[in-house]
Amino acid sequence: MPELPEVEVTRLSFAHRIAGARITGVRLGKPLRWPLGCAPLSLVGRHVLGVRRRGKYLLIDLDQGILLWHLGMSGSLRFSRELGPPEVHDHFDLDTTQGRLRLNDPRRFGAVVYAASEDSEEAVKLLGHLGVEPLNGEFDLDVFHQGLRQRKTAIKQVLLGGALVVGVGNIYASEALFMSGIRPTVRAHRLSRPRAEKLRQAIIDVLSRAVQKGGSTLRDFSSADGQQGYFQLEAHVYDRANQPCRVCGTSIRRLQQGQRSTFYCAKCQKP
DNA sequence: CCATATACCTGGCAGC
DNA sequence: TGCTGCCAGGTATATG
Repeated sequence: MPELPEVEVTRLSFAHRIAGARITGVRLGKPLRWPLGCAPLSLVGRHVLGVRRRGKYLLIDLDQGILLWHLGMSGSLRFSRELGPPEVHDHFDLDTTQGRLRLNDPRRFGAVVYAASEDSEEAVKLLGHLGVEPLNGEFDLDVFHQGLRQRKTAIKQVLLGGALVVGVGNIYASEALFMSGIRPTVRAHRLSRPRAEKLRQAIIDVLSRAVQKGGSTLRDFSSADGQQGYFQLEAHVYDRANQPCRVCGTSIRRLQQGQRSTFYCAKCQKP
């Protein structure tokens, strides 16, 4: 579920409400992808300074240390004073003086990891290799194009890899490639500078637009205040196999790349 | 260094 | 109904 827009929408939906809170308790459910990395009780008494995002990770800054949250494929957060007893897929509760932050994650590919600082070994292992943020002005064409020139893999796979630019997952990779008129199978190093610029702009546009629309709710995503997303209603290609292209009417195709589905329009997107 | 496959886990759905 | 197989928003890790 959660790509950059869903993670950012989640952040925006509770960051201001949890800032300043004091942690009063922690509850662990079934194991997540990684262990927490500290004694749960040791978090009690610490204060939440704020919530940032790096790629698809949420960083909850504490007065001592950081909590890294990842939503995996099926995770979502809820923040409220009203949350009752945990249900089957509620696997982490952070209780604070301003409400309870709860991770619901049926597939448990998500995680909550404590790191002493952003420079700590645990944090660097998860964040250290990530590419640039697409939405904060750091996404430079020259650097992007140079990076593309060094990869012979299909452009779709390069985008998913996150080493050049973060936050683009399976939905938005297909959408950005549609918007820039690039076939997902084109090998990255063959993209001209003008095409790289079209792609860069499409990534920025599609991710920004998706944040505005509250993300994509394909099955169960909602932000921390329970709001659903609506971007999926304006998707041009994702999950639209055999349906007509919204621009030219050609039947949208689906193919497999690296064990993931890709969708594209063979007429609008050039090799 | 790059490229590809694998693993993790649960639930929904189509087809029989 | 109930079973089976396939599919699903991610990414660290192992292997070539």
